[in-house]
Amino acid sequence: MAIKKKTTIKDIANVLNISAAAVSKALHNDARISEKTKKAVRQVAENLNYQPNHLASALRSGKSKLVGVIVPKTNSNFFSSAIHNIEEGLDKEGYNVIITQSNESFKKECKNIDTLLYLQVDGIIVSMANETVDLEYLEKVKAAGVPLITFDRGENDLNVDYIGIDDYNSSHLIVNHLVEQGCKRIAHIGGYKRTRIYNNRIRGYVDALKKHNLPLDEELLIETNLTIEDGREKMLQLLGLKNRPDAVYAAGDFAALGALQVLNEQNIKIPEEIALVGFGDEPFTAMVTPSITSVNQHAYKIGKIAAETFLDHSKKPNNKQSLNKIILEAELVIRDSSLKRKS
Amino acid sequence: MAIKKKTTIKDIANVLNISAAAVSKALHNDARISEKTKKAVRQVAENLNYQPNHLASALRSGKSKLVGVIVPKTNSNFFSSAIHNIEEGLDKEGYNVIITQSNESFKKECKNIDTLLYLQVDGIIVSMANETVDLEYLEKVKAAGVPLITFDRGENDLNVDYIGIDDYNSSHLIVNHLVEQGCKRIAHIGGYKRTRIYNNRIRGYVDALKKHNLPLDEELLIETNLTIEDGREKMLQLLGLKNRPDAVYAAGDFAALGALQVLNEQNIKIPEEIALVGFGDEPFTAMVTPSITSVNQHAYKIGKIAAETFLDHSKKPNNKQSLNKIILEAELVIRDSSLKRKS
DNA sequence: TATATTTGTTTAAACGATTAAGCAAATATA
DNA sequence: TATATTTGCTTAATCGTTTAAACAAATATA
Repeated sequence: MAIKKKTTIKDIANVLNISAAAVSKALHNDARISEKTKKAVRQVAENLNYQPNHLASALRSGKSKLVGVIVPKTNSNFFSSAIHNIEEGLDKEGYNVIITQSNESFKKECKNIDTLLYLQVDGIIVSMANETVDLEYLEKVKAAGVPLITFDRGENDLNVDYIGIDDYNSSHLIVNHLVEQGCKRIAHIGGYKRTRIYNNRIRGYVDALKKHNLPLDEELLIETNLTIEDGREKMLQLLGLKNRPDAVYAAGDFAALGALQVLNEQNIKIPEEIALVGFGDEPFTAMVTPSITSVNQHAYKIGKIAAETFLDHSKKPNNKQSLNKIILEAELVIRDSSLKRKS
Repeated sequence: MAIKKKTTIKDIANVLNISAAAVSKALHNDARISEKTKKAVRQVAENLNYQPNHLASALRSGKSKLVGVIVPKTNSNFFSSAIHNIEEGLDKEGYNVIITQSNESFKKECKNIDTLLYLQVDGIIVSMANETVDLEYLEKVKAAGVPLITFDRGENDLNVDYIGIDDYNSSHLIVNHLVEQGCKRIAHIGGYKRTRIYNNRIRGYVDALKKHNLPLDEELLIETNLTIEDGREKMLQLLGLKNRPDAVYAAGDFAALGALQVLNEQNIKIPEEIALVGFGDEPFTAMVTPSITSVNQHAYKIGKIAAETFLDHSKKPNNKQSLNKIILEAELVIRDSSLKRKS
């Protein structure tokens, strides 16, 4: 069985003895083509198993109908959910979504951007890697005239659309809750300040302490990469203090998990001795013992809005991009790790 | 600032007063172009910030340098790792990887295939959705002359390359281990028989019981979708039996997690009363209490081999695809949920 | 010196679709 | 009936690149 050459518009034209242009128009339901011809074209296209060549049409029309997504990791519930909703939103309008991951590496992120531009995508939706400080590469996207949408991890300086939650206020929700539970020495295992969202969480933490007239102890404020390993390490460090905290707020669920493991190993009662709060509402927060209080970032909503924002751009061509932030309120999901039941 | 039109090889040609063809060849390092010209072309390309138009070259050359990946979910450590290694392997050879997810839906999988074919990918690497029984759509890929590689979830009937672990033998490893721990009534919360890998796990389970002269009790062999919810439900069902099992082997970690939750809630001692084993070695298996014994499927190796297999195909064009299975031995990772320490 | 080969380039035709412009036939309008 | 408009299609250019074929100039071979 020889590999059959792919059917083109020309093949259809030959069968019907009309021009390729007529076929193209028929397939696009052009008003100037008779119903009879359209029907015939569709029939032959079906018979020959015609598949339009996307490359050709994209080349000619200048629109690839491709949208690229760059995330740090697909292996997290937040991003996986966000992607799912981006796909859903763009699907309806005939766009195809290409997913790439940066693995939190600036270099890989740059490579991904090159790849996507090379593929002539019509837009890029990105959540930046932790490492990314230099915005030159993302500027390249703007310079290429490709709409750029950021979510979760963005930068004001880029002056593009951003969709995320109110990180500053989320810290307030967490600190308020912990104070309500009677905690007085609240530690923060945070991300790095250079990343906007983590900076906001830190600022929120600091200001919330102030609001409750709690002293800010520099020993209790730690910057890390928020991996499980970081969580373990920093928890041990906190336990080593002569004046231990009575609550730990980790800016990421994986770090919270590491902290939880250490606390469990050392038989420290959660939340009685030390209360614990994470961030991100990863499914495992509900699975571990004790379950971890966390912050739901509305991944679904964020993905949906990101898709809509791109579509807005695509509809009014040539419109300049500018800073346009859409901030959602996050939701504190209270679980066992921070809930001291009154008896 | 007007959006600058993209630089093409023609622009470069104009600057240097040579033909576009010469530029194209210079950029491809053609032997017949002088070093001087090459150098000049590269310089001008750099200056004008030239980005090759992928659509045009793919159209002309018939090679898109794109490889599509279809997985049930990116939100699992196994697939996320496999994808990572597929990317790494193909990167080196200049391929770009497009990731799509089926969400275990047959319909979405078909759509993804259409999308990828539409994008003129040079190959498709797929792990099939649980739902997928009808292979017609995947046959379409073969019919289109696009190399098809399957991993983890494949089907013999497709007659294409397959990379996966030895599921049948993995069940033996698990049952052997449980018998060693003194278990005599081992239940199996399995996937559906129609999916090859789950069928193999079931067969392995049945045969391993036979090998150890343990009776096969139909009550203890259950087919499900292996979600957390399924795990919970089936565990409750098993606990309802008048003759409870003393071990549960779940064919997926998420189902094992559901079972674990129920056992913990009912204060049943793991592994003393009921031992538990999962499958897939998801990170959370090490995180929960007690940690869950599981099977490592070598996601990294599988991804790497899948990439290499595709590259083999791409190098010898026009070669027919045939059933070609590469089976890796899985590794049993023993954790607290099944380890009855001898005192 | 005459001929063959190599080198470095150009020309022109593709790849498969879209689309502006053109044109003949059918139909409408005056 | 003569002219204008609409209908239904064709022609040909185009998107940006690749590549077979052609060819002049430089170099090698006899």
